[in-house]
Amino acid sequence: MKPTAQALARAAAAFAALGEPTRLAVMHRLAHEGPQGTVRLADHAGVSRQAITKHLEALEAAGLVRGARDGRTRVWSVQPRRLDDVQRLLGVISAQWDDALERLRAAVEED
Amino acid sequence: MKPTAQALARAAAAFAALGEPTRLAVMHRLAHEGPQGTVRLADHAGVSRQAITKHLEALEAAGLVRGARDGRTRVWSVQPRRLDDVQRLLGVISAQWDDALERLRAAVEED
DNA sequence: GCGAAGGGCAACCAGAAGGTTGCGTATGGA
DNA sequence: TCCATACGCAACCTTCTGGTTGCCCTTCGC
Repeated sequence: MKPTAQALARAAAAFAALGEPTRLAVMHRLAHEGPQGTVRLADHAGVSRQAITKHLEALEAAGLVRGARDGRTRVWSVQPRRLDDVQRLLGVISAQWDDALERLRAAVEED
Repeated sequence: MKPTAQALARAAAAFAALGEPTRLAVMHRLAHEGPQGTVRLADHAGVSRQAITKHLEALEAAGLVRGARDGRTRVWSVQPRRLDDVQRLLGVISAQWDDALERLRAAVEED
């Protein structure tokens, strides 16, 4: 149940990727509307194609998204596995906190 | 089920806070060991007191942690609610992605 | 009352991050 | 064949970020 240092590092990278409003919006859009190309995402996000490309590559580096070339367009899709991993990590942290509070309560009651 | 723009903004802030390795480690430590003071956290993180204070205040601004003055020490504790919120958001995104894939599959089969 | 421990505030610094523009390169369709 | 579309690469700029040091203030214990 205890996350490894490597797991924490990967999770930190994923959180950092999700921590930028434009990127989180892109993730949400991809998840909601399915795979789509760079230009469309750029148009909707209101930034240049190069800017959105940087964001998408950041998400890809974090393992949250995957880009596949199809003819002259690059199609992006959500990579749900890493998403599930970090979601689980948050659950673990929450649970650990509950445990810590319980131990604290027990210790106080012993006095 | 669809997250509001405000919810996305809050989540982005939380993710950004969690996206820094030192801060994620602090969160993990707080959750695992329970509430503790600034100096102890700084010592363990291997950075200066001022550095860790900035991190903790960042986490506090994101609603992930709360600092309470107790005598001359400032005691920090996890604020699990925002943590649960962002965890839930990740679940929603995952679910939306599954739906999108299913719609895609159905559309392909219609051809 | 005094020293040490825990903090707050501010200045400062180097590097990362987000964004833009410019330009050259493949690819699909009329 | 030609043109518009979708990209890749690179330079450049500005702002944000993580970290440090220096100094002064408050609180606890002896």
